Amino acid sequence: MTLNIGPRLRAVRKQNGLSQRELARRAGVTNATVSLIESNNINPSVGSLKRVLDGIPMGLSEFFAFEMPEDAEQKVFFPANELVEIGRGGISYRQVGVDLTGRALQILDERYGPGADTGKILLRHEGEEAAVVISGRLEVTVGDQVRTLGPGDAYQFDSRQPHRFRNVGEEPCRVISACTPPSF
Amino acid sequence: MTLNIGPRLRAVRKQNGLSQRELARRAGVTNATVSLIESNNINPSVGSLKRVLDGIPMGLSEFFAFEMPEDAEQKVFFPANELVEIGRGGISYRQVGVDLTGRALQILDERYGPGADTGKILLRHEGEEAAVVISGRLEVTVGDQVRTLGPGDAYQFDSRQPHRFRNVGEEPCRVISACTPPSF
DNA sequence: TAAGCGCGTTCACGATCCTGAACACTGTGC
DNA sequence: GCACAGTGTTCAGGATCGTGAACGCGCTTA
Repeated sequence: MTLNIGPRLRAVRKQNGLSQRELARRAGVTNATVSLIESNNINPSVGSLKRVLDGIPMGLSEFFAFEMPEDAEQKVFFPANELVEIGRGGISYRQVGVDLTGRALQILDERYGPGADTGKILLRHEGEEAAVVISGRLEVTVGDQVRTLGPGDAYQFDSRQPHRFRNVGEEPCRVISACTPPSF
Repeated sequence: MTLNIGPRLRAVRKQNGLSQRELARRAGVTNATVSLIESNNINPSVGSLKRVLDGIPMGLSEFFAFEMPEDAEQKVFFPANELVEIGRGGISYRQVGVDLTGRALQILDERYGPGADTGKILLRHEGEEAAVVISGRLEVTVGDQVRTLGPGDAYQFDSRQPHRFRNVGEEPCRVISACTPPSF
């Protein structure tokens, strides 16, 4: 099971203007390793591929992002009235797109009614999330930090940290948020 | 260089309700291999990890989407006046956060002046991007598709497709966008 | 022409992976 | 109690990886 990652590595390396030896030196491997990988003559271990990519530098996820094309093209445009409503309990999540398989990004147009709250039991999941507050006042709890955000304010954190959202204002609160990967 | 991917594989496998043997059978490897990987006792080759993930199934990119942040905690809250202005040519990109290394997500609060345009030469880069239009009218070109979006409308596409944005309205246009991975 | 330097490739060998088989443990049914 | 089917772990050994060193080629400079 030797994957065809050689050309991919070669392309990435050349894009960054590195020779095999220079990349090998930065990565702490031998130039032979780089050569063998690029020519698909070996099936590198995850660890050694990671070391090589560190020399670029590039993450494994980014490196493998090219293996997506599997299925054909996906929907691109989403009119406001086609956003998928997945709200519950005073909170409305309007999701861009229905089927998120194969997507690396989930965008939500969120509306919190006055007093709406994701609950005392803090949320936790894999991935990363970020958002910008459009209107209203949102109290955001992340780990042991609490902060109230207003229009134009933003947050971003690792979703494995326990978190919670609460509309502490009198009016509805609107937030545009993004998660990666889709986990809902 | 044995990476700490064992727990990650174990978590993914259990999330899908599979035993080591069942996963091994689907993947075409031995249960010993799964066990050894999960306990970090070996540094698997990329090929064998791919085979194992095929049995779930899950892509390598998705699997590596949560490379451990390595360093400690990062900034979480970003007041509106601390967003980093990286605008040019009638377009203002206000970025959430300064240093994006280690982040998997880039959130921008974008403002397009009337007539602002990302240019005739279409953009292309790795990753995926998505956004929701807050106000104004934005003409979005993706591949051979063109569409004008208004408030509440959204888009999402693979950034390797050539793309372009243009404010075709009389008033300023505001968009909240997300990209993964950060590439700017 | 020849020396010098950089490039990518190839080779032999020690280190490591991956397998097939056994092992120990737990829970279920009779 | 015992058999049995399920779980995850451990072990010897052939297959493969990754290294250090050599090789061949093209370019620049003297």
